[in-house]
Amino acid sequence: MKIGDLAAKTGVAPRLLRYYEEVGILHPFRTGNGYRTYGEPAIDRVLQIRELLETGFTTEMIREVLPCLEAAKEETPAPACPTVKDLDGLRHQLSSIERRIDVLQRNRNAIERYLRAWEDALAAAPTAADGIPGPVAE
Amino acid sequence: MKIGDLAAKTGVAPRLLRYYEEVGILHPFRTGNGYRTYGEPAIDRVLQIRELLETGFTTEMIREVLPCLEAAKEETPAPACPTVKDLDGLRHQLSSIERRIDVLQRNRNAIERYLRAWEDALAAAPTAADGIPGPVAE
DNA sequence: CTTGACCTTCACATTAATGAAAAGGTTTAG
DNA sequence: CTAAACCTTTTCATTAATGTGAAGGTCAAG
Repeated sequence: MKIGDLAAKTGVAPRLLRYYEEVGILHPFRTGNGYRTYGEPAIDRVLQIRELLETGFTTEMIREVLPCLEAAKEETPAPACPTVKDLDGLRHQLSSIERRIDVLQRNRNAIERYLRAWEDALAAAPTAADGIPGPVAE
Repeated sequence: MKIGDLAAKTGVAPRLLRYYEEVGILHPFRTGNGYRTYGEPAIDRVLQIRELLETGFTTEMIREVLPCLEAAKEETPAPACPTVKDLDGLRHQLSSIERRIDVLQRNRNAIERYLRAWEDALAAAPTAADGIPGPVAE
């Protein structure tokens, strides 16, 4: 699969696919003439990269966790041997992810409460709506 | 409270506090001589800004959700009146946050599985550890 | 051969964050 | 009161990360 095909199948611009290679999170083969070629798994990989980036991961974090995320999908115990240091890095990533889940859940709950309160209020009296909390000094 | 005090209490550099004002997520008062002054709530606000930024929010998203996050903390139903358009924006933020929670939970689970598998394997045979999955072309 | 896809390379845009200069306000010791 | 030390102000510039655009050249299919 050439870069244009992968771009079409993932919705990610060729230019960006080259960038992902540059930062070491995507590793295409090369044909004799220098063209990048990608296998089928690259499609899922690119989609997962997008997902992780949109969720706030950096390319560096992705470079660290992506191999293990893909290994974790297989039914075989693990196709590759991480170092003790690698495992420590993963444990660190894990707790960072858990902290972020906490933050997101807390804020999701707050926004839900706020929305629910206003939806109820507007349903009761659909005449009172104007201006957001507004710039109040702190 | 002057900017240096707030910086000391939050661990966020004065320079960065001015930046947060510039991008519209922090709104200090001004004293006669032009100095910024902050109230006590600014401490929590800054800490929450840091938390949200580290979790992947942009300053633009924060500008949109922060007023409602603070409103949601009060016991009174809601101190300010959002527009229908504001509520739509919040609903959009909400689903975006939920998507991100999903992504994080999926990846947390995958990393946990991977870690557990290797911790078990290493506990059983502490002799086999070397090299992470390694760069394999895709 | 012309067309379109690919290659590399350089440059640019945006966001979050920081550095530094230059000028002025505030505080405290003498 | 003065002077030194310190804090704030604005402004211009810069860094790192993610992402794009475009020029100039190569490759391959019609």
